[in-house]
Amino acid sequence: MRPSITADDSTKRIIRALERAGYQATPNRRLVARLVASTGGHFTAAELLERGRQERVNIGRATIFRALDLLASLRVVERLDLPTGAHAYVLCDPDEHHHHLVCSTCGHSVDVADGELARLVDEIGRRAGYRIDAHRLELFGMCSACASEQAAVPGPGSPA
Amino acid sequence: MRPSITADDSTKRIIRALERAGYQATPNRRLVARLVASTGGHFTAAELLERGRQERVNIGRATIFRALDLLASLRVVERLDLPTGAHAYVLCDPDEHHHHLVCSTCGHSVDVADGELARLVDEIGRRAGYRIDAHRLELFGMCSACASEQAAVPGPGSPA
DNA sequence: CGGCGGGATGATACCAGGTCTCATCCGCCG
DNA sequence: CGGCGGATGAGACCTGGTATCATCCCGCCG
Ligand SMILES: [Zn+2]
Ligand SMILES: [Zn+2]
Ligand SMILES: [Zn+2]
Ligand SMILES: [Zn+2]
Repeated sequence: MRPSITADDSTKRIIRALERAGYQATPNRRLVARLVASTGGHFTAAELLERGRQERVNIGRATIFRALDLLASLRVVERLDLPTGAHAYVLCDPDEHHHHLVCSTCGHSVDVADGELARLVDEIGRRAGYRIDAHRLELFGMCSACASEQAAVPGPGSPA
Repeated sequence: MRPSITADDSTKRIIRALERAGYQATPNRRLVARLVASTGGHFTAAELLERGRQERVNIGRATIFRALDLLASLRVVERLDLPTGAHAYVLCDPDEHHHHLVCSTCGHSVDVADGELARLVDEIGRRAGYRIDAHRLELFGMCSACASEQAAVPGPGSPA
């Protein structure tokens, strides 16, 4: 198995990224880092705010958004658009271009290497005569945990 | 060259799609169909509303959203998330799964066949142990027209 | 022709996500 | 200690979208 990155590691990584970029690692930002790192999947700004307020009542909504913007600009988190149209954020690795596969049921998300996609994108651009600057790929589905759970407890209506 | 689909064709196609699905092709919806068909790329609901009001002053905002929802449910238009985070809609072909390549400069958009992506997505799902239900790929760049225009009129600052 | 019922519409209130403003605050430096 | 720029919180504001509701329109039936 992989070295299994803990939430603590992630928190530190986020804080280091802040400092490396010359931003203050203020208590609020540390809090956000901790909160972000402790979710295994995506989260919304509102969720983060609510969780944040459990620890620090006076944290402002704007502060959350500012921290999230900052982290997004450092590529430590990324904004995703859920199929529902809602916006969410997800922790991710700033060092390598990749995409996200998220479970629509439990929200967990795994990073997916770009792999062959780069080639594909390139070819598409060439064929269409576009210079492609950016692409976004998002994958939605159900993780194995949720799938087996669903199989074990079939909701009303499935087996007549 | 391809038979070059006109805006008029698209308008009719949209209206036929409405009728086939059992919805009334009311004057408002026809108007929306015409507006949608007459853009070569993406557009926002607000733009559509503004253009609509030039022809029919009293058309309501909700009507535009309702029409757009309807067309989206028929897969005649699709919602896109621009890299800026803004939402836009784009006319598209309901008959075949595909993606969009949009020019960030002029907004024009071309359909891109899924092609090898399906295989790739499948493989990703298998490897991660997810059942993948949906995926979204969006490509952003600059079309050849905008690129040559930019080359002809270099903005201040480019060539020192 | 007159009445009916359901879908479509417009006005408007409302909501959520996100941004802006501004006065205050804080941490760091000298 | 004093000063300064960045960080913060409160709250107004903006925007995309939804919900509500009374009205309207259209096709249909008697
Ligand atoms: Zn899951
Ligand atoms: Zn990629
Ligand atoms: Zn262009
Ligand atoms: Zn596809």
